[in-house]
Amino acid sequence: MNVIGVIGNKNMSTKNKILDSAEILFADKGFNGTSLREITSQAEVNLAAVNYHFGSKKELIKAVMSRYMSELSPRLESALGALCSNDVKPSLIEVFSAFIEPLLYLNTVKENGTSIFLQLLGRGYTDSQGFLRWFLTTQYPNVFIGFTNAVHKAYPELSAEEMFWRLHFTMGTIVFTMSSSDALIDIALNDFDRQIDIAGVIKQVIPYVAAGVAAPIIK
Amino acid sequence: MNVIGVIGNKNMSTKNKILDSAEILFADKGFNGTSLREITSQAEVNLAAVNYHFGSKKELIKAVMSRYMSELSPRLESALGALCSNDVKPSLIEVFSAFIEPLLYLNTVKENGTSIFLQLLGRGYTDSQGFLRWFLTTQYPNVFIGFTNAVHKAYPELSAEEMFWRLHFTMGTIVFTMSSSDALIDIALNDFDRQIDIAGVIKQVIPYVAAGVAAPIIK
DNA sequence: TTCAAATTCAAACAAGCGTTTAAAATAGCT
DNA sequence: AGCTATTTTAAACGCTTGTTTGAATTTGAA
Repeated sequence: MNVIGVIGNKNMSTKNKILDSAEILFADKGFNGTSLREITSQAEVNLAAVNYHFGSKKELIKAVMSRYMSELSPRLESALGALCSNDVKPSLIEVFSAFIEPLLYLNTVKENGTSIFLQLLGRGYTDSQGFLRWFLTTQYPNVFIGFTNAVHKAYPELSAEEMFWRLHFTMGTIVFTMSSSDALIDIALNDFDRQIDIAGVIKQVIPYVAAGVAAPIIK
Repeated sequence: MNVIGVIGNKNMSTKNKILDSAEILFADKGFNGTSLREITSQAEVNLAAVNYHFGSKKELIKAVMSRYMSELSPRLESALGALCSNDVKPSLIEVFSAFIEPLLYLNTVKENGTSIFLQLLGRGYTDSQGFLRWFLTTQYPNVFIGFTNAVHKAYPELSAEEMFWRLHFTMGTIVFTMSSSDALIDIALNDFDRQIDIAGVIKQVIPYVAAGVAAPIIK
C-alpha cells in the first residue's frame, strides 16, 4: 500500500486518481504539453473534477509537486543538517550522496517515484517560465539553505558567487538528465546492452557533479 | 550588416522578419509557448505568411535552428578536428574551450546570437518531446562525432559508456544553464552586484564541465 | 504596357484549451 | 427515511491555437 495514492485500486478518491494520472503525464509531456482532458480521461474522472477539487490547473501542478516535496523535504533537511552538525569536514561526494537516500525513498512511497519526481523537477524549471521554481524556493527554502551550508562546509574556499554558479550548473545537470532520463536509459540499453535504472544514473552523476563543484577556482 | 537577417531594416524580406522575431520569442518562451500570432504580429507580417513561406510551425522551428547550425557546424567541426589531427594530447579544458570561438562567432553574425542559440538549444531538448534533438543529431552528426573523438583523445581511459553519460551530463549543464541564463544573470546582478554576460557564463561553466568529465572513474 | 507568377491580406476554419454552470447523483448524519 | 452537504456529470462558455481559403495586391520579365 502506497503512501501517495493507491495503485490499481478502483476505490481510491477522485483527488488521488487525478494526482496519479497528472504526475505521469506532466513528467512525460511537460505541464504546458498536458491538457486537463488527457489527465481526467486517463484518471477516468469527469473533466470538471480538476477545477472542483483543485481550483485550477496551476493549483493542480502545485499539489502534484507538494505531494513529493512533503516527503522529500524533511528527509533532505535532516540528511544535510547531519553533515553540518558535527565537526568533521564532509567531502563533496558526501554532500551529494546525502541526496541519494531521501530521493530513493520516493521509490518506496510510489512506484517509480524517484524518477517521476526528478522529471517533474526538470519540467518545472523549463516549462511555465519559472513559476514552479518560485514556488519551490519560497515554499521549501530550508532545502536550499541546507544544501548551500553543506557545500560551504565541504569547500569553504568557494566564494558565494562561484558557489551560486556551480550549484546552478549542478541543478542543471541533475534536472536535465532526469527530465530526459527515459530516453537516455533507452539509448544506454541499445548501445551498451546494459540495463540501468534511476539509481544507476544517480551513481553516475554524483562523481560528475562533485568534481564539477570541486573544480579549481578560475582566476 | 548582419549575415543572419538585418536588424531594424524595414526593407528586409518577410521570411527573415519572421525568423528574427521567431527566434527571440522561441528562446524566451519556448516553442510550445509561442504562438504564430505572437510571431507574426511582432514581425509585422500577416499571420498566413508563416505557412506560406515555411509550410508549418514545425518547419519554422527547423529553419530557425538551421540558420545558426549552418554557421556553427563547420566552425565547430574544424576546431574539434584540429585538436585530433596533431599528435599532442589535448586537455579537457582545451576540448571544451574549442567551443568558445565558434559559439561567440554567432555574436558577430547576429546581436546576442550566442545567447539566443544556446537558449534555443535548451528549449529544443525539453520542449516538443525531443523532436529537435532528433533533427540536430541526424542533420549534424559530425559535431557529435568530432566532440566524442576529442574527448576520447583527451581522456582515453574513459569507457564508451562512461563517456556517454558524462557527455550527456555536460550537455545538460550547458543547455539547462543557457535556457535559464537570463534569470540567472539577473540574480547574479542583484545578489553580487556583478554585471555578467553570456561569455562570462561560458567562462564559469567550462572549468565545471571539464572537471566533471575528468572525474575519477567509479568502481 | 501587359500578363502571369509570386506574395500579401482579411477572414474563416475546425480543433483544442481551461473554466463555469446548473442539474443530477451520491453520501453522511439525525 | 428524510434532509442537507458533498460530489459527479454533461454541456456549454469564451478564447486561443495552427492552418486554409480565395480574393486583392505587388512583382518582374516580355
